[in-house]
Amino acid sequence: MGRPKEFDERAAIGRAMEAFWERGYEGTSTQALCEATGLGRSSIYNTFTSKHELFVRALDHYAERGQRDRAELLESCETGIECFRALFAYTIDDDIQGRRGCLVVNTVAEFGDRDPEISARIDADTRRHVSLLTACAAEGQRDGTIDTAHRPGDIAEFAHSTVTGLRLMSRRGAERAAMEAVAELALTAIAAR
Amino acid sequence: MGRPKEFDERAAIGRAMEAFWERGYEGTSTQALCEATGLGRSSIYNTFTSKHELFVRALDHYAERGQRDRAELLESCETGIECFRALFAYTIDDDIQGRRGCLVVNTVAEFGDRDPEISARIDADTRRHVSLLTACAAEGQRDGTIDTAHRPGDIAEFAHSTVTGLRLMSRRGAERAAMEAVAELALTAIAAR
DNA sequence: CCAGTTTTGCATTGATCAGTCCAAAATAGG
DNA sequence: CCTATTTTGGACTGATCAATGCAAAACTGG
Repeated sequence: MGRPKEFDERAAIGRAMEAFWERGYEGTSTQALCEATGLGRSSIYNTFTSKHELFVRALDHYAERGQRDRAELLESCETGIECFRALFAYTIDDDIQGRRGCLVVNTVAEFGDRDPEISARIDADTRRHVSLLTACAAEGQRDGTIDTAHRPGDIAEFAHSTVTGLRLMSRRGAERAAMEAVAELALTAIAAR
Repeated sequence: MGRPKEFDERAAIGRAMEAFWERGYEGTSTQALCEATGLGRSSIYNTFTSKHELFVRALDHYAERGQRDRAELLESCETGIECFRALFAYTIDDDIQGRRGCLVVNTVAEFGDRDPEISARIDADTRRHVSLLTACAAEGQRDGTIDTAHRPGDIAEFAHSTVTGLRLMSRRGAERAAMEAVAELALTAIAAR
């Protein structure tokens, strides 16, 4: 009962996510959030309580989206090394479009570990990302495409660090060739030799 | 002539840099800058014109400091690969203390390429950093400690990306062991085999 | 069609934002 | 000691910040 919402909550979070992604938390005013989502202040505060809460929801939305995309991407890879090749290529292709980097990376840079609620999301997302890559590394060591000299978890940390490096290069406006060189070298570090 | 300044301009910029480093540009109010520097508003505006101008000065200060530290660090290395090993070790040791990451990295994440004046500083600093590392890579290929399969410039881009990845790991509060694993794998990527 | 419930638009809140103004204070040159 | 010049502290500016209040609007169950 009661008056029904005139907007789709998920879509609104998506728009808010885009705004935060582009300008950061402090750099995005509630007014800007109203314009980005097309909602009035009342609707935003009635639904999301506060700017901080909306940011957390946007961060969760981003993390879920990323997790889903990565899972889909890696599922289609035949070998372990192909997972990492595809991951780097996807990172470059996806990011070179808008050059907005990664919301998680930007958020880490903006907040550090100052905000416990946000840190918890960052940590959870990082752990999930790294453990997915750990599985890829282990798979690659089984199928002979990835060097067995390093532990799968270390390889995953390394690949994760490389992806964040690429995201930052993109946000900075680095040349595609430079990004591809980084990806190529990262691959040689983990490939079977 | 006129009343003399009661403070050291360089020291004030250093304090402002620390504040921006910790909280970012948008997250650091002019009030916070007064408290960090110990100056009154008048002194700040009389000397630095605007918050933006002070930020640019702080960024320059940070970049110079970094350039000096890196040059000093790399000068003491015997071989090419030692340069990179020392660079990664320094990044981990230096950053693990305060876990504030890197002002340049944080600034890239906050601004992207939205602010031309800031972008120009970022680009210049990145170019200087990468070209220093390019020289290390070339040196390493000459002295036989670095793999010749890749171009020195690509190796430099890769190492630079690794350093930014490490800086972000630190800001996020990653475990030291994970950071060391990343550094170790990056080294195996470029070492002669 | 009415009572109860929720959403919405708009005005408004007090706090804080970056930046300015001004008069007192502190110097140097004459 | 006087004048010109600069710095300094502190009050002040209008704008914008995140968040709230309130009443009209829009629905559902009865």
